[in-house]
Amino acid sequence: MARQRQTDRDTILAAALSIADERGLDALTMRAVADRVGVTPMALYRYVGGKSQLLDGVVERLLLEVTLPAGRLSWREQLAKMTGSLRSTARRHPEVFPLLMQRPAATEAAKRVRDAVYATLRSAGVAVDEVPRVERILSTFVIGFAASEAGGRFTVGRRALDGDLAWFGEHFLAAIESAGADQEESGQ
Amino acid sequence: MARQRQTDRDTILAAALSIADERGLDALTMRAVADRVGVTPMALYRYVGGKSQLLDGVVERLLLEVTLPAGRLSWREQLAKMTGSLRSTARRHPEVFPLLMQRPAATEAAKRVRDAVYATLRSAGVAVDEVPRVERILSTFVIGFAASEAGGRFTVGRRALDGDLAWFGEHFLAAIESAGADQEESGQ
DNA sequence: ACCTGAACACCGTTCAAGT
DNA sequence: ACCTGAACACCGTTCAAGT
Repeated sequence: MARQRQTDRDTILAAALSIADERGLDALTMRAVADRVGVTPMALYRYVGGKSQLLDGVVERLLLEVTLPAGRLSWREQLAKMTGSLRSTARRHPEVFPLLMQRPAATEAAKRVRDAVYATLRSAGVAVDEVPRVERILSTFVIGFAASEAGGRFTVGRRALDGDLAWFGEHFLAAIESAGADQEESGQ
Repeated sequence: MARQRQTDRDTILAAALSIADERGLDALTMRAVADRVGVTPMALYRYVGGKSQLLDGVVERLLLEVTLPAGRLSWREQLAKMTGSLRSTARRHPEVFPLLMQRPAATEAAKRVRDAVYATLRSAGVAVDEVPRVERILSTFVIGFAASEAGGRFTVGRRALDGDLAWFGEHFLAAIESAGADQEESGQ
């Protein structure tokens, strides 16, 4: 039944993710995953459709690792927590994380994170019809930043990058706030 | 002599780039490149070190396609032009462009673009020791944005994305300006 | 329903051999 | 100096066959 298959699918994706973490993205092959699960490569095709869907599933798992902050925190704290969680996910899975930037943000797990950001932006006072735009800009930067850091694109150390994030946060939050203020004015 | 080899290397990289453009990144194989150049796969190894260095070279070529704006334009126009050029490069080479985000920004061609951004930021009044930081943030966003657009990560159309860039530009330039203003104050 | 063996059409890369 | 043939150790995927 579906339950059993789902479990097997999870096992397969977990194996795939840890192979990529341990031996790199190039080592993530159908055959290696099958080996780790203790099965023939061809047996995987029933659970994941093929190599590219396997990668989709792995990315999905990555997004599920992102912790969503409690709603009672201030919106500034919420955004900071989500950024931090995404960044640490990138550090835990530097090989796979960049794939996040190359695949459509249309999956269920992507929606989960996006909706959380939407809610936070709303509570920051951003106008409803501005929310998707601000989210796209924010996620593009944060994911890009985390991927760059984890992938070694930057040539500076972690302290400098902490400062980058602080600089961005300071100015971006100001932008959000002014967008929120505009809304207050015209809204009531 | 070196001249001849350089030309051959360029021919190889050009062939590689157009294969990726036409048939996708997966179709970019040593064998396919060799075929197009009219040679055996093993002959490529003298000019490009191997597959991963071939990809490095292709990324290098990509960066050389980015047009750097004339210095007499205003810094706002310069940044807008560079962003536009990067975005159109991404559209011309959507398969290869995302690699830009995964490889170190330490090559000669990367330096060429970065130095241009440095100069523009300087002329915008950004403090010398803030320049690398602002450049990292800016390039992370712009490259990430262009890669997301070209790779189909966004689910909205081009008009909305034009608006995104305008929104980011408006607020980011304001941030740069305020950083510049801080500098003026304390500087003289 | 689930897994396998055997096979197909590919890969990147090494190395000795040719010119 | 430059290129090739042959070979090695891999890939993803299909399909008929087994249980």
